[in-house]
Amino acid sequence: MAPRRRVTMKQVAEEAGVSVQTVSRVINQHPDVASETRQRILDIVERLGYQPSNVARSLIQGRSYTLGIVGYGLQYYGPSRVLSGIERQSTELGYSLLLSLLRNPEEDGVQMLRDMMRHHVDGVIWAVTEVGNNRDWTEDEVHRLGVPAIFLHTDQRPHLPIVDIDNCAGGRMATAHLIEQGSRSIGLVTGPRSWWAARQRELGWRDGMEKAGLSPRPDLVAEGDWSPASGERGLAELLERHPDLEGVFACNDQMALGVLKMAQKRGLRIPEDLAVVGFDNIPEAAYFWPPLTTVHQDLDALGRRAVQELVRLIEGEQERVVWLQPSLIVRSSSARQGGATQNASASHQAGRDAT
Amino acid sequence: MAPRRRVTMKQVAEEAGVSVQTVSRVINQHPDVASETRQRILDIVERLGYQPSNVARSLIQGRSYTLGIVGYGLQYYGPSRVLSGIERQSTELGYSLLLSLLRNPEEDGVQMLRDMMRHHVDGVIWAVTEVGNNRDWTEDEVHRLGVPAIFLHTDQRPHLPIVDIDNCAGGRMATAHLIEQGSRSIGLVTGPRSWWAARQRELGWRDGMEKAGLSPRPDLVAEGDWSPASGERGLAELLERHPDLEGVFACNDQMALGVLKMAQKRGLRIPEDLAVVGFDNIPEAAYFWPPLTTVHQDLDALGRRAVQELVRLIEGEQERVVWLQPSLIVRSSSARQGGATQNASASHQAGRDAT
DNA sequence: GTGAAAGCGCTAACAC
DNA sequence: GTGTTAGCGCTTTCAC
Repeated sequence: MAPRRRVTMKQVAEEAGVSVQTVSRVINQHPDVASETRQRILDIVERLGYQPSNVARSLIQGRSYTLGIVGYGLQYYGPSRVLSGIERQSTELGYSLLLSLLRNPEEDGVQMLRDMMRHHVDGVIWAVTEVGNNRDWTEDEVHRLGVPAIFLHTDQRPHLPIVDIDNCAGGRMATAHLIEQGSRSIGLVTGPRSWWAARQRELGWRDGMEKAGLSPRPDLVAEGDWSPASGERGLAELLERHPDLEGVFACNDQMALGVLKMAQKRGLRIPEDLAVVGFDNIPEAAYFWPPLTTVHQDLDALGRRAVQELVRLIEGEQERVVWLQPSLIVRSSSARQGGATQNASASHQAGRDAT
Repeated sequence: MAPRRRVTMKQVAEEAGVSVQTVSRVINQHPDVASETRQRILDIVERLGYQPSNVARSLIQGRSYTLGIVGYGLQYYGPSRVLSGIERQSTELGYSLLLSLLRNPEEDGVQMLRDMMRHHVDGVIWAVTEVGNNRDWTEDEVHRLGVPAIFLHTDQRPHLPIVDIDNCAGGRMATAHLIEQGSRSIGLVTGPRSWWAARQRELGWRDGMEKAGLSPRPDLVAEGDWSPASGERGLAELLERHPDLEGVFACNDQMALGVLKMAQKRGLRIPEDLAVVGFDNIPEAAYFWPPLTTVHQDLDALGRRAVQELVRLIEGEQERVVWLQPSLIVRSSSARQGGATQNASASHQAGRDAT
């Protein structure tokens, strides 16, 4: 690990007996270089292990080919997948990634944003879920940046470029499916209401209920915190108010897991007595007991799309809003008709009147 | 999103009627500035929204205060946690993060490493698990970098600075615990043998068995691929060869989940007929059915420690190797004596002779 | 085809 | 306390 100084273009030039400029031309694939000279320089570059300095280049070009990502919640499944997608697409498009993470979604990210500007990032992806009013200062600050930004997981606002999953549509799918499977009394275990995504999924459930002529009564809703424990509590609450509950839509798979556990404790058969649908389609969901029906969102695609849109903005295109559609994965936790998957057992064709 | 040019130090200087140097002194907290001048400059900095350029600074100082992270497998729980820890510690120590991800652990990362060098990173954390012989070229290339590097998840080699969890010790803990709970015929569902961590955990199982006078026979081992599906297959295999199997150590929680599922299919009671231990302590593990006993590794600490060690190297200290100790979390999937947790049921004090 | 000069935004080293 | 000079590694512009 010798503190070897960086090999510079100047050194390459001297070694080759040409000017720095000629080396630069070779490195940047300019055509106007004698192929003999070019080859000689390339050899020397190879031999010396020369790497062009992105730093010097950024300084002069005013472009760093670096994207700033501000994220949150890598410990969760979703954000990690999104980040993977972002990284992949960035690499493919020739951008590097500068990563900052918030400890909690309401943390002040101004310092991080400034830090990104110090690094001359060409654009920013704000991959922090909208919760509470964390979006207000963010927007201000981001607009002040002077570089384009894309927002994930957030509500629409004028001139705000957004890429997101259509959570509301996902909630509708889940609810419609439960109704199709014969449930009429359908409870909701929401995520924290301060989260925008949670509110959207709840909205979907409402829509779905009303569309079927059912009433989305508030006492059919229990608020969780995304954790399995809160799913357990949620179902317990709902059963207290509605012992005849026939279906539950849990707003993420972890809470659905808690719901399954509580159902088991209470001796409820799933899906015969209670049909359960989750949201996210985490890899473990297929291995829950019973395997969990859930709403699948392509988070990798979300990340990739975010980068594509950001690069569009960097290149001067007009901002726009992009919604990606989720899809329903039917497994045994809800499939009363059988057929859908492995352990589905056809029984108890539910048909009581609504709550 | 006006293409506003960057505010420069020169502009601030002109506005304040001082030289660039004086502004630089204020920004860098040098003492030799009249407090009146300082205040005037700070006001202007604030008003203009000036941000010092890290890029220009890197160029001249030869330090970028940026760390390069090459990672893999963000879709898994472990790597995400490690990355969180890395990010946090970096921020606390004043470093930014440049992130690159490999698509698979054997992918050629040379290009990424070069890209990091172009960005003048001060050091590199290679957070890719050692699998196959991916370590050979990596080491070569990294040593050629000219900046320090820390390796995670890898076997010892001379002069290689490593930070890792002691997987072997974890395997020993799991095995010793199963033996304590009365199992003597203990199967192993390993991860892919090409992974270094998998081999270490297997080694731990071997040690544990031998220490108890039991034979770690090869037919007690089934090789999985970290997925729940492979855990199912693994247990099926083992039961075919050893219908009297009393315990299983699965080398990650996902495979343990598959083991639990297969046990259920076969009508085996857990832990009475079969005690199961996993590895990782993913958040869901406590909600498996039954709750899973598992080996806990503090991955956040691993990430933080990696950064600390890297910064040590950057500052010219001597390289060293750091092992972090895992710990055992006892839950119902193995606790035959009861007491350990909630659903533990005391029954069937196993005591047959070894396989 | 190739080279020389200027300068991106900043800090180090010195002068005053 | 403050200013001047030089230069980090590179690209841009223009000259030859």
